[in-house]
Amino acid sequence: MEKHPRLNPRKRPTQKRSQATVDDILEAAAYILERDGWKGFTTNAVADKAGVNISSLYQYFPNKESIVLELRRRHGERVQECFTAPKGRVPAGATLRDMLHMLVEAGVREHRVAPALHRIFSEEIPSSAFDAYPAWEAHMAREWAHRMRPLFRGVPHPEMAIFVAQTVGHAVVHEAANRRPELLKSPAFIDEVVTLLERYLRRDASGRH
Amino acid sequence: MEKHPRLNPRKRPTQKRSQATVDDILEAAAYILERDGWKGFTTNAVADKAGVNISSLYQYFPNKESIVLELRRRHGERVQECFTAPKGRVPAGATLRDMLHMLVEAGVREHRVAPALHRIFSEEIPSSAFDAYPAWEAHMAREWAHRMRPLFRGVPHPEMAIFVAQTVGHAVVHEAANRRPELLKSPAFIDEVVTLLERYLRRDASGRH
Amino acid sequence: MEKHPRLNPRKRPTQKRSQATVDDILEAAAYILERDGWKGFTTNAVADKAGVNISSLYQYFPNKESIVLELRRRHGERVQECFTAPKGRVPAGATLRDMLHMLVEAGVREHRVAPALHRIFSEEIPSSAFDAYPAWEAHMAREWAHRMRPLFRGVPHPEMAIFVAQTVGHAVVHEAANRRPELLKSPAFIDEVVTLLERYLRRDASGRH
Amino acid sequence: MEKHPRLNPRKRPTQKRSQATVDDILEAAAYILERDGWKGFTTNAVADKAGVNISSLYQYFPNKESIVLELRRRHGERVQECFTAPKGRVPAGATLRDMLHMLVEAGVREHRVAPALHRIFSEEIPSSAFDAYPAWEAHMAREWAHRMRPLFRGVPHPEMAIFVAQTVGHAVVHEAANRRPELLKSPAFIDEVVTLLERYLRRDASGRH
DNA sequence: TATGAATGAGCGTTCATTCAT
DNA sequence: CATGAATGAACGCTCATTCAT
Repeated sequence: MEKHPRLNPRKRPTQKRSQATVDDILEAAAYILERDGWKGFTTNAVADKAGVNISSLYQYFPNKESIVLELRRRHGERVQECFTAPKGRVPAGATLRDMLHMLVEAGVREHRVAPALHRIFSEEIPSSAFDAYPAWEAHMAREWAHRMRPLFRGVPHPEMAIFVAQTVGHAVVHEAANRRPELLKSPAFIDEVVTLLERYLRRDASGRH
Repeated sequence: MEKHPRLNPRKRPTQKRSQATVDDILEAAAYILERDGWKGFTTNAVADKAGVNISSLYQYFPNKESIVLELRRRHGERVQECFTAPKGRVPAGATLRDMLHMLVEAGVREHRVAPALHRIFSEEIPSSAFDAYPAWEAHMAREWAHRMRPLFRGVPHPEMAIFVAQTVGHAVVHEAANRRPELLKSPAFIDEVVTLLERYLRRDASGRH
Repeated sequence: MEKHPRLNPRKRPTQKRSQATVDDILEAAAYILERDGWKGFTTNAVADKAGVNISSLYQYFPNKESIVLELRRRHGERVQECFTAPKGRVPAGATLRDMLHMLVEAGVREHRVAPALHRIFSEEIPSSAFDAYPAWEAHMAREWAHRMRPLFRGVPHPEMAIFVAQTVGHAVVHEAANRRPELLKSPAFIDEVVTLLERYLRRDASGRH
Repeated sequence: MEKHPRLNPRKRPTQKRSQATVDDILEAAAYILERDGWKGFTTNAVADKAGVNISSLYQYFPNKESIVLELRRRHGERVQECFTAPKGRVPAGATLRDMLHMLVEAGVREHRVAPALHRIFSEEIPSSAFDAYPAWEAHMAREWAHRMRPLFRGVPHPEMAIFVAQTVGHAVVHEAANRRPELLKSPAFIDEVVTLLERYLRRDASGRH
């Protein structure tokens, strides 16, 4: 926060043309990251690919990192919709399994949005490249946890269980997306993940429900 | 094979002094990666920190990547011991829970070996920096899967379950190590993870065991 | 004349608003030069500080140098007044000392006009940035020299003496302004400088007068 | 001192070859500064002119400014000799005029050492480019002042007179060197300057001596 | 006329790697 | 063998200036 002069975009583009320029830059940035990795992600390469002058790039982004950050922010917004959309639709008498199903499906949808971007953010970019992480994920996670907790059964350490469940849910969908993309399309896979979590969070009964 | 000129150490150091030099370089490499991240990981920095001349470094490593690769290889060896050691001791009538317990504990031990290195390999180094991953993990995983599979109960898609269980087990320990290190010391945590996996892989009974 | 495309203001602003814009630009230019030095003196910074669009700046000034040149010209005008004003008032029977006094006081006043600007022009701006120096100083100097020369006594090389006296007078006031600003307020200082010059230009008598 | 990472040379060249490289760089730097001014003084231009790789330049100098600083330091050393050499030879019964003569001649010699460098340091390089000025000049000036002061006659404010005399002596030689180089060769000029100072510092007598 | 957007040329600096002693 | 010296190829970023509405 101190070392990096700025991470936010430098200039809010007001006209249509500059909006398009910024979009072009971000699109090119995603393309380059995907194709050449973090190593090939140079501002000149991005500008070239975007078809804009390098100076134009720097009129909207104060430095290299801020480009990725904006990319991540935009991606985050689209991702968030996957989770906020179904939340409103949670019916009154929803069971834990219902809610888990919703969440896992949301996670799968999330990874379908832009799988390449997802891989980039999670595996390609060294975490040290960014100090400031926005915490929108944490906020959302807390909300869901709050809703589901009363439905736990026989869980000795609910706090720990929430950490475990969240980590597990996120990781298994993420790994499937990256290593076994075909799984994401299979309803059986979603069912398996839901079962994993349900049986972990409801230890009173053995069968379903 | 074409793109990467060489990744193996250039010269197998046979003499003691050379051995020590290589060790110094690797130690320095780990230190630099930990302190300055991938971005600060320059061959000159490593050589300086190791107290060896940059040209000497290039006598033992053909390029920058090969240093990290060797670091990873050595780390892998130590990690593997965590898993191979207990395997020999699996008693004849071991239950699934016993085996899961062994594995999870091994995973925890693994992360205690060199947590900093672990974080570096999983988060700091862009995956694109290395194409060639040795498959020792996969081999070990298959072996354990083969042992535990007969003990599954009520699992409709065993192959998928193995993928899920492995992914989940690995991820939860890893995340705990990186974000909640205190959890690794708690037996309750290990128990929770074991329970998570056991209830997933044995769906006939509800309670413990 | 070939190398420097243009140095004069591009457009003589006739309307009031244009006049104000030009003034704003010059004021901002002085501010930036003072605060950030020649290195920070960029056309964009000046335009920003002046609150005018960069393109507007280029409507009134053909290039960066011309801004400084105009600043210098305006400063020169104000400075000149310090010297032209008293000239008219030189009484008929004025002694050399009287005239030297007038000049030194004028020099001191000159440095009080805008000391910051003075420092900028003499120390901050590389002399190579401007080849074309207007010669108003030389003209004025010649005039004064012509008046005082008949009052010299015992000066073997009057031409050389004029060069020495002018250089010395200018330098000592200038240095005082930049390094010992408090001196400029002291009448004793002015007296000392006058004495220095008088005793140099009138070598017949030892005491004052 | 805080803003500039370093101003001192980066690496003390130990071998002959690198010594020569450093000398080449400094020589080229002087040449470029002289020919193209501060504006044309780019590290690439210096390296090119010196016939060394730009990276070699940065192996010995941490940044652009440090090159000029080292140039100035070396120049300062040679200049200092002009003043320290005669000091030892001041005879016991030396008059003020003798000492002034020595000093002015030293100043003239100083400007003959490398007049181009002198002009560069005093006029071409913006003062803001360097924060830290070594104070060797001040030290030497104090020493001489201490020697000459007892010989003052009729000087009402000796401290002020020292400031005036030093400023004046320095400036007139400097200006002569830059604007009327032919003067430096004329013994009459030196005599004039000495007379200027002597009559200022000894106000008891009118004639010479 | 004034403004937002754009740009070419280039600058300071780094770094993986090799040469020469 | 080990070391100091050297280097080519970029890279991130800036700035004076112009274009297009």
